[in-house]
Amino acid sequence: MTTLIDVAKVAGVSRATVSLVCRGSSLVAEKTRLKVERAMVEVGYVYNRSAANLRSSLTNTVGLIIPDIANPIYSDLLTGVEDVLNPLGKAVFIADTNESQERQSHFLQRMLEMRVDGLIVSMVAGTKSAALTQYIHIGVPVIQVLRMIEDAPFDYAGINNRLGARRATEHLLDLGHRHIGFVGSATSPSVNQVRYLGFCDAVRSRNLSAESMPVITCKHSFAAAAVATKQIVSVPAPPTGLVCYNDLIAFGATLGLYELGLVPGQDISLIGFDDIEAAENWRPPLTTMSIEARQIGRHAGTLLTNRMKNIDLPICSMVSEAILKKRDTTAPPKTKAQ
Amino acid sequence: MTTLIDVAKVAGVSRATVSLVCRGSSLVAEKTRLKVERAMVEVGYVYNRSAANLRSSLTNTVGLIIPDIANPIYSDLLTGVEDVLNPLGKAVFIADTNESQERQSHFLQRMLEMRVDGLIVSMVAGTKSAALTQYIHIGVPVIQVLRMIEDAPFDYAGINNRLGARRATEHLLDLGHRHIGFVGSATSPSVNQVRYLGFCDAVRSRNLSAESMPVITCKHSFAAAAVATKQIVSVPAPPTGLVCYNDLIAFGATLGLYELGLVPGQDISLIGFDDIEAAENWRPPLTTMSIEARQIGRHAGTLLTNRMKNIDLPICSMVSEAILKKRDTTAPPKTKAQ
DNA sequence: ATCTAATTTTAGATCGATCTAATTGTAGAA
DNA sequence: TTCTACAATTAGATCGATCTAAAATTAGAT
Repeated sequence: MTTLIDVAKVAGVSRATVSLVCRGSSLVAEKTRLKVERAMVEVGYVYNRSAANLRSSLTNTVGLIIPDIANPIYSDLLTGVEDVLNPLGKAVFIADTNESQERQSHFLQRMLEMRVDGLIVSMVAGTKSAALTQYIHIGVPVIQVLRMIEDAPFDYAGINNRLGARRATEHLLDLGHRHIGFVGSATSPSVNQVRYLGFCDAVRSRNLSAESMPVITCKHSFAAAAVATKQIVSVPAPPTGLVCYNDLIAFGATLGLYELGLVPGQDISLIGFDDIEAAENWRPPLTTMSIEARQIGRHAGTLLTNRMKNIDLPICSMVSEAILKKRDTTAPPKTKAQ
Repeated sequence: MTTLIDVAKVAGVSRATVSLVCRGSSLVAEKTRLKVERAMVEVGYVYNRSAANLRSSLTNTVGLIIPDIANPIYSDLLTGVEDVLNPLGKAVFIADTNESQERQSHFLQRMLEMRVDGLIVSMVAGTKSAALTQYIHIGVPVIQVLRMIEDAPFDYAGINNRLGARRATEHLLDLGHRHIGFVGSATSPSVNQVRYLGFCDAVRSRNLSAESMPVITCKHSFAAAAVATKQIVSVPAPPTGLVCYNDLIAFGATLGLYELGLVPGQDISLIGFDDIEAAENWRPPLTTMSIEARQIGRHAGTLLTNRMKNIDLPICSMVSEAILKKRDTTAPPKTKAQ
């Protein structure tokens, strides 16, 4: 495998000049640059990042640690992070922890070993801030995204889950629903709890009793959500609308309703959360609260960029609001007469 | 940041010994190992992979290039690859090309620059074998997975799509269906074409005319599949069963049927392909051809391991068969009498 | 032609590990 | 005691880039 020296020899310049060309420096004269670039092609030169990383203080590498790559919000998030960081020449390395503490600490360690310039993390539920002491100690910037762990002195990009869930519920209330259920998920208990609080906020703001609203929590799968929904709906006085923890749960709920011969948006209203790509393509198109995950990814990228420039900045949070995407699964409740 | 030298000083041994401890060498005595490990903790040592990679011939790093991380079959695939490679101490770096040639060549280059020990790729549709000449030239093992490009002299792990689609269709034929539709997808035209050929194989093997079976190809979304399905079914003599390109298309088809007030598995039979996790959790649970993506990932990992040991092995393909998962969306066709 | 300032190029040290080959220590056999 | 294996440790060179500070070149002004 060829090195800078080989290129330098062929181009008739020094190693240092070739190195400058590699990095696109403006110091080198146009004529020389062309000469060097031709030589690089001629000898089949491949840049050696390990060598570069060893010497220089920056690796132009950023770690992204997320709990479940199969969840579309995280692929959107990734896209947003790349939107900001790729143009700056940073490569984003993804690690999927699968909600496992063990995998998470393994990846945290590995990324430290490869000397990432920064880290964006959505920590596994229950992670202690201590898991990140190495990073703090060494002074590598860490940004939290979507999920937040307690007492961790890091920037944060995410959404206001409580307010979002409140707005979702208010949407149903505004349509005239007075008996509304909440279908929760067990993936991230803390997020689920906060969204439930938002649900209660909305209900109470209309002088209704939150305690009288049916609530059910299920595992994070279509089947579990379908079963839970059938259960919550198969009672003497069923709710006329359901607020779902997220879109995936709402999809499961749809399937449950279909199984009972009910049509979402006609017989029972349904609202999701996240607005993943499939929501719009769902049948009927799903009303949901958009968190604009890609935008949140961009925020995280920006926060990281700022902190990499200046590690001493005061801690900063970018908490955006979920926005209502009114589609076809919500409508006024059926009146008794119908 | 501390180095081997700092650790060596504190432990009272040489740099070389510390290095051996890092790599878990059996050469170093138990007593010394403990002494060194204590010293590592004391000085807060963090291994520097760039330095190691520069000197040693192996980086213990493997690249995985896939077209769409949001597609569950690829996260299953990743899991399978890790099953094999993580125990060997190899880290798997994922890159999502998003079906973009440009992103793909960017990642191929970057992984070359980081000197991966090997590469597992599912190439963007239409990629030429030339995209990989650098790897061939340099002698880095490349394994193809799921998708295959022409004339590329690489090992391959995947499934027999043609036979799988044939078996899917035969399942419907065995149940008594004689008028069966094919709902294709435009994501990967080559795979779609091969699955369609399998469909034809089955139909013809029963002395039916493949040309008389309704075929429709749609974009790869729930909505598109729902629309396509409604279209294919809303004719005077609709098919009694549908073979879908994959599970996602089958999901969309389900939604289309529900919209028409039809129940999958009762009014119309439906079979998918892939057996992603959601298939079993679908309502009704989806009959599908399982490709066991995780197992394919393991195959790819094994092929890579073998080739890393010996680059001169003859080219090897591991083509597995999709297996029928009979669930609730397929049943004998409704007779006219019913 | 000479000097100054700006531009472009370069030599040599350096990053932090691993590798090779040689050295030291230790146990058992003669 | 001396020799032979074998186990454990190490010095010094090395990987291929970047950095620093100095040198060479060029352009512009006098």
